[in-house]
Amino acid sequence: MSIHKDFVVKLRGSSLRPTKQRVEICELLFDRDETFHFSIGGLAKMIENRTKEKISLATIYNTVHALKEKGYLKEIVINSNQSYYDTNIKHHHHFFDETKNELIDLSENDVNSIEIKKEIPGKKIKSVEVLVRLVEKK
Amino acid sequence: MSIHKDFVVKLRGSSLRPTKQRVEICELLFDRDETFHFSIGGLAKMIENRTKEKISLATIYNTVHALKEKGYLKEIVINSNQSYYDTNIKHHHHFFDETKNELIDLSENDVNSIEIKKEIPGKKIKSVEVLVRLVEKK
DNA sequence: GTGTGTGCAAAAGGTTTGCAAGAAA
DNA sequence: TTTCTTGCAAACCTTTTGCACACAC
Repeated sequence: MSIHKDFVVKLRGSSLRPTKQRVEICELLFDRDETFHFSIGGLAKMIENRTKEKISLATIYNTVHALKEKGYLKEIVINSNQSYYDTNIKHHHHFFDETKNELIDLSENDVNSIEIKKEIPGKKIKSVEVLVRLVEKK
Repeated sequence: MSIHKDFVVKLRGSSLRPTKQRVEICELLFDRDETFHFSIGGLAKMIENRTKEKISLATIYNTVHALKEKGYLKEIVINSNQSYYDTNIKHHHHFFDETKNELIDLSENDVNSIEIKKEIPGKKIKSVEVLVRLVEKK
């Protein structure tokens, strides 16, 4: 089965119509050996630079949000002026290289398990996110 | 010594001229028993609602940045559409209550110590931030 | 008087929205 | 044919910038 068909199935399975634009974005995001980190601006530039036809920004936002909604992408919060996304949806943490503005995955084994010893009445923990910022070693 | 004078000294000590606006913002931020979390938009609203004269947005941004620069405020990253700041500058982590959009400090004792077992050549760790997202207990 | 700081308005950057036209089912 | 999706432009929100005026020293 072709990769193309894989994504058609994937999208259809999540009740997302496999439009040309969505399939193309899926290929870009998921047809990779390693997990992929991106910002929407960066993704838009990648799409622009391809020879294929362009996809409008609104559609890129729509698609990324839809994929996130369906659980195929995770949003990572790094700073307050841009959203980043990760194709690795397993629970894991991140390095953020502040020089290169680049994310690096930390596997389960790279960080010891985190215990939160405080409770807030009526609330439960939805997620625990660790972000390790990196700078040049002097 | 009056509170007002305290802040004049604090500002002067960091070579920031103690202007009326800066002193007023300092009073708002630091004249408290507990640590204070805020977004600039929220701070601007608080200032607007006081009877005293208004302070322009640009000045609020300038002052908050200056205070952060001098180490009196810490920036906390929660989501990608707004900056949050914390008057607690000790190393600590946070709960973020997603229902109320509210930050809660986690003390050193509330979280076990975190070990990062991965290294990136040429890089060193600048900070380790833990954000625990909270939702309603069902 | 000099050097900083303030305030305004405009601009920038990322994201969202409304709506008409187009594609999928 | 009906429903969903796309694309464009305008709108939005937060943040930054340029510049004239005002204030601190």
